Parts: sequence; structure tokens; C-alpha cells
Amino acid sequence: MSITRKTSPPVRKTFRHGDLRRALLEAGIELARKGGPNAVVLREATRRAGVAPNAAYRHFSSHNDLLQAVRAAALSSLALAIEAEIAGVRRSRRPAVSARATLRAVGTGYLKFALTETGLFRTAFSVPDQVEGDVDVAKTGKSGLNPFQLLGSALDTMVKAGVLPPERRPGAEYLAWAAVHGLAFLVIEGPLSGSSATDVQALAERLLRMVENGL
Amino acid sequence: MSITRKTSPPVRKTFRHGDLRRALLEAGIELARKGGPNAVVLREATRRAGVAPNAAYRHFSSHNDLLQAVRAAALSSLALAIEAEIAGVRRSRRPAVSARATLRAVGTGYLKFALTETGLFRTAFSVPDQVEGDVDVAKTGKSGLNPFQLLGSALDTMVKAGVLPPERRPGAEYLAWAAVHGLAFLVIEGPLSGSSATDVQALAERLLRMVENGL
DNA sequence: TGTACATCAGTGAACGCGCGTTCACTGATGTAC
DNA sequence: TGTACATCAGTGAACGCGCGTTCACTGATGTAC
Repeated sequence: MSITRKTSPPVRKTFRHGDLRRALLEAGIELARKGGPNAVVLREATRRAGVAPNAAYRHFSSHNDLLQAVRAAALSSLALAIEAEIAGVRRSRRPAVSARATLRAVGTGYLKFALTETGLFRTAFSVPDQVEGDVDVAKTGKSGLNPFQLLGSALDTMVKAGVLPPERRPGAEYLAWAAVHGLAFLVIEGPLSGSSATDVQALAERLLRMVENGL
Repeated sequence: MSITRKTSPPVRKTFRHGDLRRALLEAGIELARKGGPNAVVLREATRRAGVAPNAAYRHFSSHNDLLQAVRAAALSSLALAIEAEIAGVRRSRRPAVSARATLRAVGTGYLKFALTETGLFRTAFSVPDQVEGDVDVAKTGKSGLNPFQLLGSALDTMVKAGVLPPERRPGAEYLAWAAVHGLAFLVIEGPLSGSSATDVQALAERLLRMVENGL
């Protein structure tokens, strides 16, 4: 459980750090990446930045303040991962095909992020938060949308493309999100944690098809 | 964040406690119920049992040992909740109807438990664990099956009843579980945490229908 | 049935740890004159 | 262009806290004789 760093203390030449806020945030993100939300320890972040513990209070009002900033960054990373997956979707002339592929990309991006950046993923969802209408830029991707909004937009496109009946649109994001998030959980710390990547991928495709048909 | 108890210290008349192991376990369960896995603090459990902190080491080898016992109890409670829901299913002469109703009961029981016993639910799934083939009695319900096995058995019944094509049976528990678990998450600490019980129930029914159709 | 004694569940005191946070400070920087 | 000074980002030391865990102990219980 020891997080103590034996590495040489990062000595700074100048009295001022230069960009301590950013340094602390990045240290916090690194901690979250490795160990999830509980690993985001204020003192450890200052250690990594090569700074006295209380220096953090010039930039964050409390430990929780830092943690929330890390969470926001994690959500933003997730949004970026989803956007990247969407960007890779092969364009089709048929809107129906495009719309379906985009929705699937949202799910795939979400799952990929959960599996490759487990610590950040767990941090992103560790604390009660209303993501829905939250337009805090720190949580969004390039498009200015947070993960939840990206999903909503994909579903809107499906309605426009005539793939999803409009009367089924309300609440659809919850069903889709639930399915995908649940699978992520099973793989991260549930009974699927030992499964091979290909097995998981096959299951993911089946799940996404289930969502598409079931919506 | 203070868990300090101001209530009068539970004085014991006898030197021996009588059933300290059980008392500590129950205190631990109570802590988990109120505050999730992080709230399961060994010293607090001994305080509630009216005993010196180190007395716990007669019955548990470490804090983690206690926590795992609490987790097992939480899983067992979940199994019992699911079994109770199954027991309430209206019997039908048509096996197909019964099978579908049973599967839905598994999902409903799971969700009800997640919503009413959030702390225990979070504790049950807080630590990596292979539930799949785990027959540790401490984690099961009356039937001797753990939650995962109850779901599997419901799916088997569906195959026998001809509702689920046998070729879709393998892995089906993961899809079903993922969907239900994901919804539980959204309600517990996701964007649905503010929703009314009726809204959630409507969503749950829609989700369970999606699973039934999509499998 | 009564007594000696081994067992072992609980006590009391203490430990080292790392945490978040507060205090009064110091010294580099940028700005006003 | 040079100097006085206000600002404020960082320092150093310390705090109280509650935690898990270890130590040598004590005294109630149940068993062998």
C-alpha cells in the first residue's frame, strides 16, 4: 500500500514553480490513472510536483477540490476517447448506416476507455454528480459535449435517420448507457475481469446489437 | 465525515462477550449499509461491539479479513433479495410465461436491492472477485446459489421453456447482468440519482424488456 | 462433587503512519513612480 | 532607465486525527482428576 517515492526529490531551481496548478492536476490525474479515486492524495501530488504540501492550497481550496478537478479531467478524457472513435467511423451515404455506426462508436469508445484507462474511468464515476446538463468545459471533449451528451446526440441522429422511432427516443440514453456501463463494470471488477480481449470484444458487439434492436 | 459515536458505551457485564465474531460482523455490515465499503472500519466495529480494538484479532486476522466477510454477507443478502422476488412470481401453467417472469424477477430483485441497500450493494461489488464459480456458502441465498448463479439458472429455465434459443444461451448472463447492473449504477450515482421511483421503475421495465427481446 | 489447571477471549497501553490542514514566514516577481 | 514597494506563490514547522496493528497481561471458562 506504500505510495512512498524513493526517486530523487524533484529539485526546482527557481523559487516559483511556474505552473504549479497544472503540475498538481497532472500528478493527481496520474495517481487516479494508477489507483483510482482513493489514490488521489494531496500530499503525494505535492511530492511529485516537488513542492511543500501546503503549497497546494494556493491553487486548490481543499483535497476535495483537487479531486473534483481530476474527476473533471477524467470525464473530459472519456469524451475525447468517444469523439476519437466517432471520428473513425466510415462515412456512408445512407444516413441510417451512419447513424447506427455512430451510436456503436459511442459504445465502443466508452468501453475502450473503461478497459484501457480503468483508474481514470473509475475516478470519473466515483462521486455522485449530475452529468446530464453539466456544460462545465473541463468535462467535455473537443466538441464541447460531455460523454452523456455525445450519446444523446448519437441517438438524435438515429431518430433523424429514421432508425429510431421518435416515441422511443426519450430516455433511450439511459438504456444504452446502462448496458454499456454495466459491461464495463463486469470486465473491470466483475466476473469478466479474467476474460480475453477478444472474448470481451465479441460480447461488446453482441451487447451493442442488443441495444440497437432493443431500443 | 466524523463517525464518532456519542452514544453511551455499550457496557458488558461478563468478561467474555459471547459471540464477538458475529457482533463484529454485524457491526461491519451496518457500517457498510450506511457508508459503503470505505466505512467498514475495524476500530469502529469494535467500538460498536463494546470491546477493545485489538479484541477483533481473535476473530479476524486483519481489517481486510473482516471486510471480506462483510462483502460475502452483502452478496448473500443480494442473493436472498433475488430469491424473494422469484418466490413472489405468479405461477403459470405455460412454462414460457413462467420462465420470462422468473428472469424478470431476477432483474427486479437485483435492482430493488441496489436501490434500497445501496451501501451493501456497493460493498458487494467493491473489490475484484470471481463470483462465477464461487460456491462459498457465505455468499449464497437459501438455494445455495449466489446472485450470478441465480441469473444463470433463470436463463437455463428460459432455454428449457423454449423462449431462448440454446445457441444464444452462452454468455447471455453477461448481457443481462450488464444491463441491469448498469441501470443500478445510473440510479445510484449516475445521472438518474435524482429520479423518482416511478420513473426508475418504468425505465427498469423497459430495460428488462430490451434484454428479453435482445437476447 | 470438588478442586487444580490449561486454555484462550478479552484488556490496556502503546506504536508508527500518513493524512489534511493551519500558522507565521520569506523571497522572487511585476508595477508605479 | 533605475529604484521602492506591494503582491502573493512558495517554505518550514507543526497540529490533531484516526487508523491498523503489536505487546505483555488478566481473568473467566471448561476439563481432567
